[in-house]
Amino acid sequence: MAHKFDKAGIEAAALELFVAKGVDGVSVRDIAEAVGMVPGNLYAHYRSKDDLVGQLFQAGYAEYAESLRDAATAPGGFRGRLEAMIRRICALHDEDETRFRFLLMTQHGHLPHVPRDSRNPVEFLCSTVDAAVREAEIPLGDPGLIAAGIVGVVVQAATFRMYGRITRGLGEMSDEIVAACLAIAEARPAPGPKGRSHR
Amino acid sequence: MAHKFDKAGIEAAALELFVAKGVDGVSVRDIAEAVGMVPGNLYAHYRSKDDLVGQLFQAGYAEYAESLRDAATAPGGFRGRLEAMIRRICALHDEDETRFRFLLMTQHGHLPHVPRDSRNPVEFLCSTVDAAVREAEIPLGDPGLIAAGIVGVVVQAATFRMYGRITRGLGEMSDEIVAACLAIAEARPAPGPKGRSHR
DNA sequence: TGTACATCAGTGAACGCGCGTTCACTGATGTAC
DNA sequence: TGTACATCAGTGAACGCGCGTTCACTGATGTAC
Repeated sequence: MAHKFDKAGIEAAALELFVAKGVDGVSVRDIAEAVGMVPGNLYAHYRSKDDLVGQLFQAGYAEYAESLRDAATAPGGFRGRLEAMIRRICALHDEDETRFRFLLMTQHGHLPHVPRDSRNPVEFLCSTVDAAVREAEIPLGDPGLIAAGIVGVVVQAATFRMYGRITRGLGEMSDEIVAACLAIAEARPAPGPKGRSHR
Repeated sequence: MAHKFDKAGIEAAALELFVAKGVDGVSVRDIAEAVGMVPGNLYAHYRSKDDLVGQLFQAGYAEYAESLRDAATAPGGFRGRLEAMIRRICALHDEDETRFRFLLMTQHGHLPHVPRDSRNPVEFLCSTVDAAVREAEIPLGDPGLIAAGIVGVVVQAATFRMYGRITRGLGEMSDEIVAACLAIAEARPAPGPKGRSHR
Protein backbone atom coordinates (compact mmCIF):
# COMPACT_ATOMS: atom_id res chain seq x y z
CA MET A 1 0.00 0.00 0.00
CA ALA A 2 2.98 2.27 -0.51
CA HIS A 3 2.31 5.67 -2.06
CA LYS A 4 -1.42 6.02 -2.21
CA PHE A 5 -1.00 9.72 -1.38
CA ASP A 6 1.97 11.86 -2.35
CA LYS A 7 3.44 14.87 -0.62
CA ALA A 8 2.54 17.18 -3.49
CA GLY A 9 -1.16 16.42 -3.06
CA ILE A 10 -1.05 16.77 0.70
CA GLU A 11 0.82 20.06 0.48
CA ALA A 12 -1.49 21.52 -2.16
CA ALA A 13 -4.53 20.71 -0.05
CA ALA A 14 -2.90 22.02 3.10
CA LEU A 15 -1.85 25.27 1.40
CA GLU A 16 -5.36 25.86 0.13
CA LEU A 17 -6.87 25.26 3.56
CA PHE A 18 -4.27 27.35 5.38
CA VAL A 19 -4.92 30.32 3.09
CA ALA A 20 -8.69 29.95 3.38
CA LYS A 21 -8.93 29.51 7.14
CA GLY A 22 -5.55 30.39 8.63
CA VAL A 23 -3.02 27.85 9.87
CA ASP A 24 -4.55 27.69 13.34
CA GLY A 25 -8.03 27.39 11.86
CA VAL A 26 -7.11 24.17 10.10
CA SER A 27 -6.75 20.92 12.03
CA VAL A 28 -4.74 17.90 11.05
CA ARG A 29 -8.10 16.20 10.58
CA ASP A 30 -9.16 18.88 8.09
CA ILE A 31 -6.08 18.32 6.00
CA ALA A 32 -6.41 14.54 6.13
CA GLU A 33 -10.05 14.74 5.12
CA ALA A 34 -9.31 17.06 2.19
CA VAL A 35 -6.75 14.57 0.97
CA GLY A 36 -8.90 11.53 1.69
CA MET A 37 -6.78 9.81 4.26
CA VAL A 38 -6.77 9.16 7.97
CA PRO A 39 -5.33 11.89 10.25
CA GLY A 40 -2.61 9.78 11.80
CA ASN A 41 -1.11 9.00 8.44
CA LEU A 42 0.07 12.58 8.11
CA TYR A 43 2.79 11.59 10.57
CA ALA A 44 4.22 9.13 8.09
CA HIS A 45 5.15 12.18 5.97
CA TYR A 46 5.77 14.95 8.50
CA ARG A 47 7.08 14.95 12.05
CA SER A 48 4.29 17.26 13.18
CA LYS A 49 1.79 19.81 11.96
CA ASP A 50 4.35 22.53 12.65
CA ASP A 51 6.83 20.60 10.56
CA LEU A 52 4.43 20.58 7.61
CA VAL A 53 3.75 24.29 7.91
CA GLY A 54 7.45 25.03 8.31
CA GLN A 55 8.39 22.99 5.26
CA LEU A 56 5.77 24.77 3.17
CA PHE A 57 7.05 28.15 4.26
CA GLN A 58 10.73 27.39 3.92
CA ALA A 59 10.32 25.80 0.50
CA GLY A 60 8.25 28.67 -0.84
CA TYR A 61 10.51 31.31 0.61
CA ALA A 62 13.60 29.58 -0.73
CA GLU A 63 12.15 29.26 -4.20
CA TYR A 64 11.28 32.94 -4.26
CA ALA A 65 14.84 33.73 -3.24
CA GLU A 66 16.35 31.54 -5.91
CA SER A 67 14.07 33.00 -8.56
CA LEU A 68 15.04 36.48 -7.48
CA ARG A 69 18.75 35.68 -7.63
CA ASP A 70 18.24 34.35 -11.13
CA ALA A 71 16.38 37.47 -12.25
CA ALA A 72 19.10 39.67 -10.80
CA THR A 73 21.51 38.52 -13.49
CA ALA A 74 19.66 40.78 -15.95
CA PRO A 75 21.67 43.54 -17.65
CA GLY A 76 21.04 47.28 -17.36
CA GLY A 77 22.59 48.05 -13.99
CA PHE A 78 20.49 48.38 -10.87
CA ARG A 79 17.42 49.53 -12.79
CA GLY A 80 17.60 46.55 -15.12
CA ARG A 81 18.07 44.16 -12.24
CA LEU A 82 15.27 45.68 -10.22
CA GLU A 83 12.88 45.59 -13.15
CA ALA A 84 13.68 41.93 -13.82
CA MET A 85 13.23 41.06 -10.17
CA ILE A 86 9.88 42.82 -9.90
CA ARG A 87 8.58 41.16 -13.03
CA ARG A 88 9.73 37.80 -11.73
CA ILE A 89 7.91 38.23 -8.46
CA CYS A 90 4.76 39.27 -10.30
CA ALA A 91 5.05 36.15 -12.44
CA LEU A 92 5.59 33.93 -9.41
CA HIS A 93 2.54 35.49 -7.78
CA ASP A 94 0.28 34.87 -10.76
CA GLU A 95 1.62 31.36 -11.22
CA ASP A 96 0.52 30.29 -7.76
CA GLU A 97 -1.48 32.89 -5.88
CA THR A 98 -2.23 30.47 -3.08
CA ARG A 99 1.43 30.03 -2.29
CA PHE A 100 2.04 33.77 -2.40
CA ARG A 101 -0.83 34.37 -0.01
CA PHE A 102 0.35 31.63 2.29
CA LEU A 103 3.79 33.22 2.51
CA LEU A 104 2.15 36.60 3.07
CA MET A 105 -0.20 35.45 5.79
CA THR A 106 2.20 33.26 7.73
CA GLN A 107 5.30 35.43 7.47
CA HIS A 108 4.95 36.87 10.96
CA GLY A 109 5.10 33.40 12.46
CA HIS A 110 8.23 32.41 10.59
CA LEU A 111 10.35 35.47 9.79
CA PRO A 112 11.84 35.62 13.29
CA HIS A 113 13.33 32.17 12.64
CA VAL A 114 14.36 32.58 9.01
CA PRO A 115 18.07 33.20 8.62
CA ARG A 116 19.08 36.27 6.61
CA ASP A 117 21.06 34.40 4.04
CA SER A 118 20.85 33.58 0.36
CA ARG A 119 17.60 31.64 0.86
CA ASN A 120 15.90 34.80 2.02
CA PRO A 121 14.37 36.83 -0.83
CA VAL A 122 13.93 39.98 1.26
CA GLU A 123 17.53 39.82 2.36
CA PHE A 124 18.61 39.52 -1.25
CA LEU A 125 16.55 42.53 -2.33
CA CYS A 126 17.93 44.54 0.57
CA SER A 127 21.52 43.79 -0.32
CA THR A 128 20.85 44.60 -3.98
CA VAL A 129 19.45 48.00 -3.02
CA ASP A 130 22.27 48.50 -0.57
CA ALA A 131 24.85 47.94 -3.31
CA ALA A 132 23.03 50.37 -5.63
CA VAL A 133 23.16 53.09 -2.99
CA ARG A 134 26.81 52.42 -2.19
CA GLU A 135 27.79 52.60 -5.85
CA ALA A 136 25.66 55.69 -6.37
CA GLU A 137 23.46 54.10 -9.01
CA ILE A 138 20.54 55.77 -7.24
CA PRO A 139 20.49 58.91 -5.07
CA LEU A 140 21.78 58.64 -1.54
CA GLY A 141 19.09 57.34 0.81
CA ASP A 142 18.26 54.75 3.45
CA PRO A 143 18.61 51.38 1.66
CA GLY A 144 16.36 49.65 4.18
CA LEU A 145 13.56 52.11 3.63
CA ILE A 146 13.91 51.97 -0.16
CA ALA A 147 13.79 48.17 -0.07
CA ALA A 148 10.78 48.33 2.24
CA GLY A 149 8.99 50.56 -0.27
CA ILE A 150 9.68 48.18 -3.13
CA VAL A 151 8.54 45.13 -1.18
CA GLY A 152 5.54 47.09 0.03
CA VAL A 153 4.32 48.03 -3.44
CA VAL A 154 4.34 44.43 -4.63
CA VAL A 155 3.00 42.86 -1.45
CA GLN A 156 0.23 45.39 -1.02
CA ALA A 157 -0.82 45.05 -4.65
CA ALA A 158 -1.18 41.33 -3.99
CA THR A 159 -3.10 42.06 -0.79
CA PHE A 160 -5.47 44.45 -2.55
CA ARG A 161 -6.06 41.80 -5.17
CA MET A 162 -6.71 39.26 -2.44
CA TYR A 163 -9.51 41.45 -1.08
CA GLY A 164 -10.89 42.39 -4.46
CA ARG A 165 -9.70 46.01 -4.46
CA ILE A 166 -7.71 45.20 -7.58
CA THR A 167 -8.90 42.69 -10.14
CA ARG A 168 -6.01 42.50 -12.58
CA GLY A 169 -3.22 40.00 -12.05
CA LEU A 170 0.18 41.27 -10.95
CA GLY A 171 1.75 40.28 -14.27
CA GLU A 172 -0.84 42.32 -16.10
CA MET A 173 0.04 45.32 -13.94
CA SER A 174 3.78 44.74 -13.91
CA ASP A 175 4.62 47.82 -16.04
CA GLU A 176 2.93 50.04 -13.47
CA ILE A 177 4.41 48.15 -10.55
CA VAL A 178 7.89 48.42 -12.00
CA ALA A 179 7.39 52.16 -12.61
CA ALA A 180 6.30 52.64 -9.00
CA CYS A 181 9.29 50.73 -7.65
CA LEU A 182 11.74 52.65 -9.83
CA ALA A 183 10.12 55.91 -8.70
CA ILE A 184 10.67 54.91 -5.07
CA ALA A 185 14.28 54.03 -5.77
CA GLU A 186 14.82 57.50 -7.17
CA ALA A 187 12.57 59.64 -4.98
CA ARG A 188 14.09 61.67 -2.14
CA PRO A 189 12.61 64.41 0.01
CA ALA A 190 13.16 67.90 -1.33
CA PRO A 191 15.85 69.32 0.99
CA GLY A 192 13.87 72.62 1.18
CA PRO A 193 15.59 75.68 2.74
CA LYS A 194 13.67 75.33 5.97
CA GLY A 195 15.03 71.82 6.51
CA ARG A 196 12.00 69.69 7.01
CA SER A 197 13.71 66.55 8.28
CA HIS A 198 13.03 65.36 11.85
CA ARG A 199 9.64 66.93 11.68
CA MET B 1 -15.33 44.76 44.51
CA ALA B 2 -16.41 46.68 41.46
CA HIS B 3 -13.62 47.83 39.16
CA LYS B 4 -10.49 46.21 40.40
CA PHE B 5 -9.40 45.82 36.76
CA ASP B 6 -10.37 48.16 33.94
CA LYS B 7 -10.81 47.46 30.27
CA ALA B 8 -7.85 49.65 29.35
CA GLY B 9 -5.48 47.49 31.39
CA ILE B 10 -6.91 44.25 30.08
CA GLU B 11 -6.72 45.46 26.50
CA ALA B 12 -3.18 46.76 26.80
CA ALA B 13 -2.01 43.41 28.20
CA ALA B 14 -3.94 41.46 25.57
CA LEU B 15 -2.55 43.60 22.74
CA GLU B 16 0.99 43.08 23.94
CA LEU B 17 0.52 39.32 24.19
CA PHE B 18 -1.25 39.04 20.84
CA VAL B 19 1.56 40.88 19.08
CA ALA B 20 4.23 38.83 20.82
CA LYS B 21 2.72 35.38 20.33
CA GLY B 22 -0.10 35.71 17.84
CA VAL B 23 -3.79 35.71 18.75
CA ASP B 24 -4.05 31.92 18.61
CA GLY B 25 -0.88 31.56 20.63
CA VAL B 26 -2.41 33.42 23.55
CA SER B 27 -4.99 31.75 25.77
CA VAL B 28 -7.62 33.44 27.88
CA ARG B 29 -5.60 32.20 30.86
CA ASP B 30 -2.49 33.98 29.55
CA ILE B 31 -4.34 37.27 29.36
CA ALA B 32 -5.92 36.83 32.77
CA GLU B 33 -2.56 36.00 34.32
CA ALA B 34 -0.87 39.03 32.72
CA VAL B 35 -3.57 41.22 34.20
CA GLY B 36 -3.58 39.43 37.56
CA MET B 37 -7.10 38.12 37.54
CA VAL B 38 -8.89 34.83 37.19
CA PRO B 39 -9.65 33.61 33.61
CA GLY B 40 -13.41 33.46 33.96
CA ASN B 41 -13.62 37.10 34.92
CA LEU B 42 -12.73 38.08 31.38
CA TYR B 43 -16.30 37.16 30.54
CA ALA B 44 -17.60 39.93 32.78
CA HIS B 45 -16.05 42.36 30.26
CA TYR B 46 -16.26 40.51 26.92
CA ARG B 47 -18.68 38.03 25.51
CA SER B 48 -15.87 35.78 24.30
CA LYS B 49 -12.21 35.80 23.37
CA ASP B 50 -13.20 36.51 19.78
CA ASP B 51 -15.24 39.45 21.01
CA LEU B 52 -12.19 40.91 22.76
CA VAL B 53 -10.02 40.48 19.68
CA GLY B 54 -12.73 41.91 17.45
CA GLN B 55 -13.23 44.94 19.66
CA LEU B 56 -9.51 45.63 19.68
CA PHE B 57 -9.34 45.43 15.92
CA GLN B 58 -12.47 47.44 15.22
CA ALA B 59 -11.55 50.18 17.67
CA GLY B 60 -8.01 50.50 16.33
CA TYR B 61 -9.12 50.42 12.73
CA ALA B 62 -11.83 52.99 13.36
CA GLU B 63 -9.47 55.35 15.14
CA TYR B 64 -7.02 55.16 12.27
CA ALA B 65 -9.84 55.97 9.88
CA GLU B 66 -11.00 58.95 11.91
CA SER B 67 -7.48 60.26 12.24
CA LEU B 68 -7.01 59.94 8.50
CA ARG B 69 -10.24 61.77 7.76
CA ASP B 70 -9.10 64.55 10.04
CA ALA B 71 -5.70 64.80 8.36
CA ALA B 72 -7.37 64.92 4.94
CA THR B 73 -8.74 68.37 5.70
CA ALA B 74 -5.24 69.75 5.10
CA PRO B 75 -4.83 72.32 2.31
CA GLY B 76 -2.66 71.97 -0.80
CA GLY B 77 -4.86 69.78 -2.99
CA PHE B 78 -4.30 66.05 -3.24
CA ARG B 79 -0.58 66.33 -2.53
CA GLY B 80 -1.21 68.34 0.63
CA ARG B 81 -3.86 65.91 1.80
CA LEU B 82 -1.73 62.86 1.04
CA GLU B 83 1.27 64.32 2.84
CA ALA B 84 -0.84 65.11 5.91
CA MET B 85 -2.36 61.64 5.90
CA ILE B 86 1.00 59.90 5.63
CA ARG B 87 2.47 61.97 8.43
CA ARG B 88 -0.53 61.22 10.57
CA ILE B 89 -0.19 57.49 10.06
CA CYS B 90 3.49 57.66 10.88
CA ALA B 91 2.65 59.54 14.07
CA LEU B 92 -0.04 57.01 15.01
CA HIS B 93 2.45 54.23 14.44
CA ASP B 94 5.12 55.73 16.67
CA GLU B 95 2.60 56.63 19.32
CA ASP B 96 1.58 53.00 19.78
CA GLU B 97 3.64 50.52 17.81
CA THR B 98 1.98 47.59 19.49
CA ARG B 99 -1.43 48.60 18.23
CA PHE B 100 -0.09 49.17 14.72
CA ARG B 101 1.49 45.73 14.71
CA PHE B 102 -1.65 44.13 16.05
CA LEU B 103 -3.69 45.65 13.22
CA LEU B 104 -1.03 44.55 10.76
CA MET B 105 -0.80 40.98 12.00
CA THR B 106 -4.48 40.30 12.46
CA GLN B 107 -5.81 42.09 9.40
CA HIS B 108 -6.23 38.92 7.37
CA GLY B 109 -8.60 37.51 9.94
CA HIS B 110 -10.78 40.61 10.07
CA LEU B 111 -10.68 42.46 6.74
CA PRO B 112 -13.17 40.07 5.11
CA HIS B 113 -15.74 41.20 7.72
CA VAL B 114 -14.90 44.90 7.90
CA PRO B 115 -17.35 47.03 5.96
CA ARG B 116 -15.89 49.41 3.39
CA ASP B 117 -17.31 52.53 4.92
CA SER B 118 -16.07 55.64 6.69
CA ARG B 119 -14.64 53.57 9.55
CA ASN B 120 -12.25 51.89 7.15
CA PRO B 121 -8.96 53.78 6.71
CA VAL B 122 -7.96 51.87 3.59
CA GLU B 123 -11.30 52.61 2.01
CA PHE B 124 -10.85 56.28 2.78
CA LEU B 125 -7.38 56.39 1.25
CA CYS B 126 -8.66 54.60 -1.83
CA SER B 127 -11.48 57.05 -2.38
CA THR B 128 -9.12 59.98 -1.87
CA VAL B 129 -6.80 58.63 -4.55
CA ASP B 130 -9.75 57.84 -6.75
CA ALA B 131 -10.94 61.43 -6.58
CA ALA B 132 -7.45 62.73 -7.38
CA VAL B 133 -7.30 60.60 -10.52
CA ARG B 134 -10.80 61.60 -11.60
CA GLU B 135 -10.04 65.26 -11.18
CA ALA B 136 -6.69 64.86 -12.92
CA GLU B 137 -4.67 66.05 -9.93
CA ILE B 138 -2.31 63.21 -10.70
CA PRO B 139 -1.62 61.44 -14.00
CA LEU B 140 -4.18 58.91 -15.22
CA GLY B 141 -3.63 55.51 -13.62
CA ASP B 142 -5.25 52.68 -11.69
CA PRO B 143 -6.38 54.27 -8.41
CA GLY B 144 -6.46 50.92 -6.64
CA LEU B 145 -2.86 50.17 -7.54
CA ILE B 146 -1.70 53.67 -6.57
CA ALA B 147 -3.44 53.36 -3.21
CA ALA B 148 -1.91 49.91 -2.74
CA GLY B 149 1.53 51.37 -3.34
CA ILE B 150 1.00 54.10 -0.78
CA VAL B 151 -0.32 51.71 1.85
CA GLY B 152 2.49 49.30 1.01
CA VAL B 153 5.26 51.82 1.58
CA VAL B 154 4.00 52.71 5.05
CA VAL B 155 3.05 49.21 6.11
CA GLN B 156 6.27 47.63 4.90
CA ALA B 157 8.37 50.32 6.55
CA ALA B 158 6.62 49.38 9.80
CA THR B 159 7.22 45.69 9.08
CA PHE B 160 10.91 46.24 8.39
CA ARG B 161 11.15 48.14 11.63
CA MET B 162 9.39 45.30 13.41
CA TYR B 163 12.08 42.87 12.26
CA GLY B 164 14.95 45.25 12.87
CA ARG B 165 15.73 45.96 9.21
CA ILE B 166 15.03 49.62 9.94
CA THR B 167 15.80 51.19 13.29
CA ARG B 168 14.41 54.70 12.93
CA GLY B 169 10.81 55.45 13.88
CA LEU B 170 8.32 56.15 11.11
CA GLY B 171 7.92 59.76 12.21
CA GLU B 172 11.66 60.24 11.94
CA MET B 173 11.53 58.90 8.38
CA SER B 174 8.31 60.63 7.40
CA ASP B 175 9.95 63.02 4.94
CA GLU B 176 11.30 60.08 2.98
CA ILE B 177 8.08 58.11 3.28
CA VAL B 178 6.06 61.08 2.04
CA ALA B 179 8.47 61.53 -0.87
CA ALA B 180 8.12 57.86 -1.82
CA CYS B 181 4.32 58.00 -1.69
CA LEU B 182 4.18 61.17 -3.77
CA ALA B 183 6.54 59.56 -6.29
CA ILE B 184 4.20 56.58 -6.58
CA ALA B 185 1.20 58.87 -7.05
CA GLU B 186 3.00 60.53 -9.94
CA ALA B 187 4.89 57.63 -11.50
CA ARG B 188 3.52 55.95 -14.62
CA PRO B 189 5.12 53.46 -17.02
CA ALA B 190 6.90 55.10 -19.95
CA PRO B 191 4.52 54.42 -22.86
CA GLY B 192 7.57 53.51 -25.03
CA PRO B 193 7.05 53.13 -28.82
CA LYS B 194 7.10 49.33 -28.58
CA GLY B 195 4.11 49.38 -26.19
CA ARG B 196 5.23 47.38 -23.25
CA SER B 197 1.89 47.00 -21.51
CA HIS B 198 0.38 43.53 -21.17
CA ARG B 199 3.84 42.06 -21.39
C1' DT C 1 -26.68 59.22 59.60
C1' DG C 2 -27.87 54.18 59.68
C1' DT C 3 -29.85 50.17 57.64
C1' DA C 4 -31.51 47.12 53.75
C1' DC C 5 -31.05 45.99 49.32
C1' DA C 6 -29.53 45.59 44.40
C1' DT C 7 -25.67 45.46 41.49
C1' DC C 8 -21.91 43.45 39.38
C1' DA C 9 -16.72 42.91 39.07
C1' DG C 10 -14.61 39.61 41.22
C1' DT C 11 -13.39 34.14 42.55
C1' DG C 12 -12.50 29.09 42.13
C1' DA C 13 -13.71 24.99 40.39
C1' DA C 14 -15.36 22.47 36.92
C1' DC C 15 -17.27 21.37 32.08
C1' DG C 16 -16.77 19.16 27.58
C1' DC C 17 -14.74 19.49 23.23
C1' DG C 18 -11.39 19.36 19.71
C1' DC C 19 -6.83 19.40 19.18
C1' DG C 20 -2.14 17.20 17.96
C1' DT C 21 -0.25 12.96 18.43
C1' DT C 22 0.62 7.82 19.34
C1' DC C 23 0.33 3.03 18.57
C1' DA C 24 -0.64 -1.73 17.38
C1' DC C 25 -1.85 -3.48 13.36
C1' DT C 26 -2.54 -4.29 7.96
C1' DG C 27 -1.36 -5.41 3.52
C1' DA C 28 0.68 -4.12 -0.94
C1' DT C 29 5.23 -3.78 -2.96
C1' DG C 30 10.20 -4.71 -3.82
C1' DT C 31 14.08 -7.75 -3.03
C1' DA C 32 16.90 -12.06 -2.03
C1' DC C 33 17.60 -16.68 -2.86
C1' DT D 1 9.67 -18.62 -11.51
C1' DG D 2 8.14 -19.37 -6.60
C1' DT D 3 8.65 -18.52 -1.79
C1' DA D 4 10.10 -15.89 2.47
C1' DC D 5 10.96 -11.78 4.27
C1' DA D 6 11.56 -6.68 5.15
C1' DT D 7 9.64 -2.30 4.36
C1' DC D 8 6.59 1.29 5.12
C1' DA D 9 2.40 4.04 3.54
C1' DG D 10 -1.64 3.06 5.06
C1' DT D 11 -5.75 2.24 9.02
C1' DG D 12 -8.67 2.87 13.20
C1' DA D 13 -8.96 3.66 17.74
C1' DA D 14 -7.45 5.84 21.51
C1' DC D 15 -4.54 9.16 24.45
C1' DG D 16 -4.15 13.25 27.34
C1' DC D 17 -3.84 18.07 27.33
C1' DG D 18 -5.14 22.73 27.03
C1' DC D 19 -8.50 25.35 25.32
C1' DG D 20 -12.74 28.54 25.68
C1' DT D 21 -16.40 28.86 28.54
C1' DT D 22 -19.89 28.28 32.46
C1' DC D 23 -21.63 28.66 37.00
C1' DA D 24 -22.67 29.11 41.88
C1' DC D 25 -20.93 32.00 44.92
C1' DT D 26 -18.60 36.40 47.25
C1' DG D 27 -18.23 40.83 48.86
C1' DA D 28 -17.34 45.76 48.00
C1' DT D 29 -19.85 49.72 46.33
C1' DG D 30 -23.79 52.87 45.34
C1' DT D 31 -28.52 54.00 46.24
C1' DA D 32 -33.16 54.44 48.62
C1' DC D 33 -35.52 55.41 52.57
